[in-house]
Amino acid sequence: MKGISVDSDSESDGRNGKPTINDIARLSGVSKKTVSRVINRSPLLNEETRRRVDAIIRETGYVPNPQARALALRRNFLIGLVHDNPNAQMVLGMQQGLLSVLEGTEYELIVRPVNRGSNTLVADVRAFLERQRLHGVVLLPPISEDDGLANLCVELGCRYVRMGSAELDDAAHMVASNDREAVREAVAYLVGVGHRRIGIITGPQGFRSAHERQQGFVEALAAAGIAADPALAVEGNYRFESGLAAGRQLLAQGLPPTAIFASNDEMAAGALHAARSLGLDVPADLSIIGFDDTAIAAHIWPPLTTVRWPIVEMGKAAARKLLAGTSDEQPEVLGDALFPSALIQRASVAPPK
Amino acid sequence: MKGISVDSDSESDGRNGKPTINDIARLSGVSKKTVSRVINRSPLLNEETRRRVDAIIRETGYVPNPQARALALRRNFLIGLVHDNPNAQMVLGMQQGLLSVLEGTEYELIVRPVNRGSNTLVADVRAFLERQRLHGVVLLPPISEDDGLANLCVELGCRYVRMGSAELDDAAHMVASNDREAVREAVAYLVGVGHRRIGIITGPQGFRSAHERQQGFVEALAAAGIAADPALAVEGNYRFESGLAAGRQLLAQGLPPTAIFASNDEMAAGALHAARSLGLDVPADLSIIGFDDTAIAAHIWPPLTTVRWPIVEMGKAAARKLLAGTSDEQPEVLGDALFPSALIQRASVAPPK
DNA sequence: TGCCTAATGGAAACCGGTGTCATTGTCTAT
DNA sequence: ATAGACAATGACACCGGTTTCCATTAGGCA
Repeated sequence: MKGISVDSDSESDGRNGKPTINDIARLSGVSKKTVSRVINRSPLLNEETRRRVDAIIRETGYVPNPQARALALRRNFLIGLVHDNPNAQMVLGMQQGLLSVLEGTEYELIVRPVNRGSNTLVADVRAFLERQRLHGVVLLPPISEDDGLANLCVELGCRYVRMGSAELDDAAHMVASNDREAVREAVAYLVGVGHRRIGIITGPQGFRSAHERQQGFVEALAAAGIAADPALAVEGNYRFESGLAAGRQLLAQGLPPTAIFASNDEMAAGALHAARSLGLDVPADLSIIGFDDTAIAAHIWPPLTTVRWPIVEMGKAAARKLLAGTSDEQPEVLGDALFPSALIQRASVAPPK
Repeated sequence: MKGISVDSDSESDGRNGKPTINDIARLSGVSKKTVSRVINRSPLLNEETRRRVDAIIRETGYVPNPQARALALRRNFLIGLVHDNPNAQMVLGMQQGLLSVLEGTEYELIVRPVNRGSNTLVADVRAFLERQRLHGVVLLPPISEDDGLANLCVELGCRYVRMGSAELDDAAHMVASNDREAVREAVAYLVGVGHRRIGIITGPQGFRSAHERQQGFVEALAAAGIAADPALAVEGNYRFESGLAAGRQLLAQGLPPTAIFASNDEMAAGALHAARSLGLDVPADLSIIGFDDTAIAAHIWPPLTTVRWPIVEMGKAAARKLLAGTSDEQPEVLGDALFPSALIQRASVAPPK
């Protein structure tokens, strides 16, 4: 009757594509701006108008075009996972946690690997963030320990969460675990079972998680009155092969350890291989404790006693922090920044012979 | 001097933000459209103009805004990974392959888990694709076997690649492996070593990969003149626990198999656990062959003889297919659609006692 | 009843690109 | 010399939202 619409718009969309904000405006007899207000839950809006427009939106199945919103708002509805992580299980667990929270929201997950070795790291991430205009990013260790990246996020106005085993200097932007304490507990358990010569396979220099775990180890020995033996500490790089090599090195000594703490499960599996290839039985001849409680810990034989790192839960927490205040719920939870690691006893520890 | 620019634009950007196409146009004295032509490598463009604009672009560090391009082109520079996959290693390996090709391009990876059980699967994916306007998607098994999703991609004009162990009915949209043949080889190897009672832990009903692998198993037995024993085939779901249960079931029989083929490594690890918990030695008392050659295969003890599924390479191929024709290179490679799986001999197979 | 202020809705500009079509300039054929 | 073909470029609308600014309406108060 108005004269604009040509002919067929009996149901919802005139031609072929999805309805746009203009269609909704026309169908409900209001302006684009009003529809926009409905979409963005503007408070200054007549309640009845809102209901009417909402009805049309539901009826037509209208969904705002994310690209157009991104352009106008200069902000994308994307959460980035930025990582250079040697631990596949960790990346995957984090994704799982993030996605479980993002599911059902308008946010999507975008995965971005980087090279921490590269001296263009910050520049690379900057280019990525500037181009994609992310809503927020999750920084996985070890790059989460890079203050330059955090500052970059602040500068660009991009929300961020740093994952780590570090001190909680900034609970709003940090999801962390108490690795040190958990390792103390694990090593105390070994001591309690009777071990005195305990070796450690550390993570690589420069990783805070590596440092924290090693500190827990050192503190536990000190608490038990056991002198630290430098020959019983070997550095690994969180990969299986490094655990294998470190295990061989530790066990080849004149007075080998009766137990080994490996700073992650993958290296623990490597140490187990080393023991096996030397004809040693685990746990009879050698006890092993890992860290992370990734899938491999339960899947190898014997099932590995390890420290559970609640990565999936931490991923959920990270996602909640990034989404805080965006939706109806999500009341700016600053809590749950520290997640407790805990010892999982399985079958790779026994008293020394 | 012209009168428009207010004061300071000595270097590149007048105010604070990154330069836009308008800045480039102004600085190089051409129209937006011409800059756009330079960006998109339009052939009808004077070579000298191109060089001049290119120089300005390089000088200012201009990068086109992806959101604006996405809006105008109705197409995002994103590659989606859509999956509901029980196998973490597979998802991760695929990501690794995809990202290694995407790195350095303007494309980003967006990860999207779905529920294949849900009867809104196609609708969910449709909503996702329509909203995000992806450049292309990779469908991982088992949902890659859903023709509805492939048709959806065609309908929406979204490039797609289906991963699978299926027949190559459409080489342009398929990256596959010859699972059946590889399993035949693996089982023939067991037979060659002397095994006659060979069990199989299959994948779940309805997975084509499960079917293919089982067929290879059946064919190999037939070729060796061994009658198939229904009691020696147990269905699993590709997860560790199902392998454990299936292994127990197989080994609890009056006349247990001397060798087991598991349709993936995780279930093979489960079967290995089952054997161990019964006091059996692998490979002395029981030989086991897995499938996938994921990290766990090399990390468990004994190192698992398995069929290598070149998932990372397949991921690269998928990415290349999706990017074909977009850049300078990528000359529409339709080849490398079939990737050979191959037997990796490690230490979990020995002659029967 | 008339006036002032607050609440609401609309027109137009804008975000930063791309598409269509027109215009300009150059070269060749008649 | 002039028309036609073609190459190179620009003007302008458009993608689908949001924001700014202004006009209109409604309600409160004298």
